[in-house]
Amino acid sequence: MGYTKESIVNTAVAILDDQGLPGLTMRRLASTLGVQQSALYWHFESKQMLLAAMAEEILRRGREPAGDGDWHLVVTARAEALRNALLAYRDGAELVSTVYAFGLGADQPHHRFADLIASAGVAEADADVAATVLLQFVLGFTFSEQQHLHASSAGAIDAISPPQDPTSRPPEPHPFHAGVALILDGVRARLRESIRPSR
Amino acid sequence: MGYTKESIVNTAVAILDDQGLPGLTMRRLASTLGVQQSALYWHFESKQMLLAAMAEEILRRGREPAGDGDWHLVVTARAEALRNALLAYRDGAELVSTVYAFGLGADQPHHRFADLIASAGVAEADADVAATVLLQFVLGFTFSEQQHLHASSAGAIDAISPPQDPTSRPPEPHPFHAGVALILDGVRARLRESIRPSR
DNA sequence: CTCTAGCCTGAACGCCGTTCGGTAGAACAC
DNA sequence: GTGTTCTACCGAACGGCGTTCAGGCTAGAG
Repeated sequence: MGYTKESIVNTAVAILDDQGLPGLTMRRLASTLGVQQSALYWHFESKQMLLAAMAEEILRRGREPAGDGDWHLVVTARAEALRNALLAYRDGAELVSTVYAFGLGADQPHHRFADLIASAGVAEADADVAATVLLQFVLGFTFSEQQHLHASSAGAIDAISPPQDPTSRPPEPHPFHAGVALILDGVRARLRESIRPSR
Repeated sequence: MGYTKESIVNTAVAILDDQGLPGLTMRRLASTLGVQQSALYWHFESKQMLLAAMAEEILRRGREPAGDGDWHLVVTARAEALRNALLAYRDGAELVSTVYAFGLGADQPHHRFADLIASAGVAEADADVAATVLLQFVLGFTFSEQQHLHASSAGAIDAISPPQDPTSRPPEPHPFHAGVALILDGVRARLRESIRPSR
């Protein structure tokens, strides 16, 4: 008995985290495991499949139990949890959004969002659209964020914001929250529409 | 006098359109131009820079003059125009969204959206967030759309939808429009807030 | 004791982006 | 009209990549 799919994925995620996505090559993964490259192809059909499994694993690790409260609070918390999951590993957002965009997996977040919004009383088709909007925003925003974050080679995930000019206004919300809030305002409009079920 | 940057980009876009992004290699581009690969590096510092120029070119070709009418109609038209621009070339959405995500360019759409929304009466910071949401949706949605479109190897951009069960309801709006509409409903909420200028 | 299935080795194959010394020819200086 | 400089390219390589494939070793089943 040799390596399992899971142990390979774990090692791959570790390499991803400190070498970045371009540094994650089949050769490096194999030599880290102490194995020939060709051995990897016994466990995974291709690198793409490995990447898909990695995306799934990163999402799995970041999963949090659904909270309770008003639906928009729950959705907001879920969006934030997803963002944190993506930020937890170097190039995590790029990996997950690529896997998702190519239809290779990582679609649980979409379904979670859609179910949540639907159960708030939005028609199913609208909920699906809303979930798409929300997910694309989270993925795209976090991707860009992580890109710049690594460009400036910062270390911590949630760096303390620099000492802010204390003359001014109340704690301006993070653009991420503002984006989620804007989308949820749009969802609220759909909610009102379907209060009296027209069909 | 040999090739210009523009003529190279034009050829590259043509190759992209019928070979796809993975098929666009420096070797193929060079041999199509009847030139050694190394010659390309006199014109472009790297392939990334070439891709950035291509993204810009694709956006430029798809540009349409701003229409008039209510702001949300103008924004909707712009979003649709952007989507069409991306769909006009194979893997166009992937190319543009990648270039944009890596901060290599293709950021005019963002600024256009932001300006438009701001001039509708939304505070600048909110307009910027709304533009981000909108742009990420258009890019992500179109990327996925184009992926599946090519997976089923359809030819035409706007394929006639298959003969739809005629028993049913009014022309259900395309999910893309529904997404844009949802976002603009969110923007409308911001608009109401700033009707009485608080600062 | 043999057979088979699971897991891995070793060596290649055909690509890829990029680099670097060299060079024909036009443009320009004197 | 000779010398120099700059533009635009050639030719050949370098190191790396994902992937393939025939073969071999080991452990458990019959």
